[in-house]
Amino acid sequence: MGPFGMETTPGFPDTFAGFKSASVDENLGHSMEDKMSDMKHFLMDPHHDNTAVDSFLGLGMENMGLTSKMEEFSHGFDVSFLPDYGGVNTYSTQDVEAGLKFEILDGILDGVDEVEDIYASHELSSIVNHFPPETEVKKNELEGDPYGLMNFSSESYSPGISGSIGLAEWSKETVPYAESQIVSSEKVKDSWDTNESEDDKKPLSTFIGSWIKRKNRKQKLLNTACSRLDSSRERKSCESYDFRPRKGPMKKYIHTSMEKTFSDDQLTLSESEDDISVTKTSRTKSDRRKNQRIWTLDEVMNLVDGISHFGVGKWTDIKNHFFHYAAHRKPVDIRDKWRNLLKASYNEKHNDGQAEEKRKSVARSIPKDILHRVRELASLHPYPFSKSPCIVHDSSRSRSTSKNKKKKSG
DNA sequence: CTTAGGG
DNA sequence: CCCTAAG
Repeated sequence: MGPFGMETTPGFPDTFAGFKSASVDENLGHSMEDKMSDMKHFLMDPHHDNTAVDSFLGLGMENMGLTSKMEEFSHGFDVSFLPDYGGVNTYSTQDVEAGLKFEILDGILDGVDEVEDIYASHELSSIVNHFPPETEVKKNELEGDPYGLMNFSSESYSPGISGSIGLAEWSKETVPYAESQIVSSEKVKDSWDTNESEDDKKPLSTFIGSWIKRKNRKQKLLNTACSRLDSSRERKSCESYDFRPRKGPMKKYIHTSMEKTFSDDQLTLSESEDDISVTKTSRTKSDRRKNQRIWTLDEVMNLVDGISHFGVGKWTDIKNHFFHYAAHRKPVDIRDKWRNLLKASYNEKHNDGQAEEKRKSVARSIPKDILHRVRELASLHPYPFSKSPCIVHDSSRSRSTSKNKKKKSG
């Protein structure tokens, strides 16, 4: 039985199984949602002490079938492998680790608000893939990792990709998302089962207590950082299930669901709007880029698959058929990514062999396989962009229409 | 509304 | 990632 009283999927860590299970909807449904919502209200209230919290949690989680699974909970989402979020928060070094856990916990609880979103995070791969190649972890951190958690980001991740699976393997009309990516669940599970640690067994009250403090902090941030979200964006976006680590100061990490919960009068309860020392930052300039999520290798692969399916330019189709699970990634984004990939593939070809490391900063270690594929597709489908010198196998003709003429060519 | 192009 | 112009 998993943490939520549901069956545990055989190959997967219990903690994940609980969340990925599609039956969340049916088994727990409203009660879960309500409880979580209530709990959040409760936790937001600074007046309660830790004891109260404990008892509350005891009740709430019992009803949810979560009894005393909190420990497992935190273990499952042990975030010692996460990079620092940077900015925003300043905690003592010992608090950092715990703090990160809270972040994850936040993500989970908030995510529960939207069952569909949990649904969206269905596949384990979907979650696991959120970390890997783009997750910038220093090598020494990797080796120093006490739990061996990092393993799955360096080795276990996407078997075959790094080992050059051969394009045919995945590019061939593959399943749009996941399923092909049953990322060595063995290893992952193993890591998670063995990550027992002494200081992880802090009293729950301590844990939650600190969490509440953070909640209050977050509340401040809501007024500023989240202001953008509430404009034209769809409220119930899938933002919530996005546990991915971010490098910069968190932003979208303040989930929209929270905003929903406390939007009205609640938001004014504590010290919300007095002097927000959080640097007003009236999103005038630099945050253009802040909202972007890095593309996983997975997504890139889907993109390439999608293009080989529908061809270049059918961004909407590609979005619907290969990225329907991703709330973000609008057709335009996909196109942009393709644009970048072309650039990358071009660069890759240009300085073949040399400056391999320099490119790493530009093109995030995109496997040659993929770049190769990209180049193929690029030559297949004429895309106005790309100054790619076109591979032209034979073709003494049609060079005039080829894409190395760039856009205007005038 | 979907794409292309540019910031 | 965002915005705008054009079909």
